[in-house]
Amino acid sequence: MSLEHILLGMLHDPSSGYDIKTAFSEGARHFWSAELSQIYPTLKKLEKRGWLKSRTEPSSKGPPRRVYRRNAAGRRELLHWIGAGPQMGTERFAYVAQLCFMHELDNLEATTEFMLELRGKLSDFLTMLLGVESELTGRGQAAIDSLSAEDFHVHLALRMGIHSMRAKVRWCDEALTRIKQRQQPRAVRPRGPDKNPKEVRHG
Amino acid sequence: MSLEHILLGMLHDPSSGYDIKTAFSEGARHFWSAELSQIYPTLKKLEKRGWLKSRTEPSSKGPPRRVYRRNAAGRRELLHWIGAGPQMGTERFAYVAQLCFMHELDNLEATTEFMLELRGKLSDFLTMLLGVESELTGRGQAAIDSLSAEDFHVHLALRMGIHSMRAKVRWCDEALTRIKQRQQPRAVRPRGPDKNPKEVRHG
DNA sequence: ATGACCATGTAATCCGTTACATGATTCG
DNA sequence: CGAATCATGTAACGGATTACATGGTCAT
Repeated sequence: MSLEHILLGMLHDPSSGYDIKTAFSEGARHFWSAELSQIYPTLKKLEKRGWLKSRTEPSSKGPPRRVYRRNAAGRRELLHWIGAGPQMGTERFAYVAQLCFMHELDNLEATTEFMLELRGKLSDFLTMLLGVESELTGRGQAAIDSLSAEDFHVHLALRMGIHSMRAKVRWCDEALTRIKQRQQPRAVRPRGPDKNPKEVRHG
Repeated sequence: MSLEHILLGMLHDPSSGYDIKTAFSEGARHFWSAELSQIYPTLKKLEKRGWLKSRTEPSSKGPPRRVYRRNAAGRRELLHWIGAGPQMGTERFAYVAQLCFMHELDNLEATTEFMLELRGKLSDFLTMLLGVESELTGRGQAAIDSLSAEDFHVHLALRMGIHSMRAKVRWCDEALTRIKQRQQPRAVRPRGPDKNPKEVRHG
């Protein structure tokens, strides 16, 4: 809901808009993202409000960089936001809606294909997150114990993405199983004699 | 990210804007939501585009209702959207960002409190979803097998919310454990004497 | 009569995406 | 010489929230 506070938080170290965009494309993209065209004006707004200071620095490659630094007022605002308790916004999952409405097709094979494709995407995302985690904590439990306070919190946050993606992949598997069951109900419902000729046993 | 297609899907049976808002406040709120002030103009737009037809109906309580009905063109558009494969938008989780930035407080007790509060909210949400599920499938596996095609798909969708919320609650528990471990590292790290309990790092 | 619920809408504002516009450096 | 990367921005549009405005019915 508010990019402003996200930017304040990401400006722990002085950075340019471009730097922040890069961070969104990498580790931070499991919980937030924004385009440069939104980042630049927002940084300006924060500076006008007195929470940031900027200065231009020459760059070795390309044009000069405008580097923003958070000041005491900006830090106060950030802490205030964090202190207000966990902010849960509305989650919107278009693909869940699509699944809901797929009964209109009345074709369980289409639903299967949909779930398979979704599973692929979710599991790619999970793989990416696991990669980020192993960069952070590579050498097992010992390395986790010796993380800096910052990396410790970043790791906790990353774990949310991992738990959540794993759960969604498992949800896809469960759904695929349920669909199969519904397609061949005889094979799994052992209640009463079933005289149907398509019997699977002793085959 | 389009409410338009969500509305087309929800108009399986003719409904008023008010009805749709009610649905968002109940079962559908784990995957989408919208305000009346957004629903009403969007329904009008869809009618102008030829995907819906409306007529007013007297209401027993309150003013007359404008009831929308999806036509063949609307149905075609819906199927087209569903057929385009699973749409994964950007997910934004403010509370994960807050957690990331909490290292600035440098106070693990604050982090603990944050995670406890978050756990409470997530687990309330899970409870609500389980309630919706038991309304849908109350009498166990037999009832699941005999769901209509519509309810079968709605149930699959609902399972996503349940899997995902359960995973997030477990993530909170894991995080709380990790925080405790970090606060009392002697209890879990059996490597050499540690004579300075309150100091986790030394420079 | 007061408040909850039914029922519709508009206007202002804010948040976010896509498209447009510019230009330097570096590597192949 | 062309493509990728570095680096900054504006403009137009679309999607979503908050605030405003109206008025009827029903139960306490």
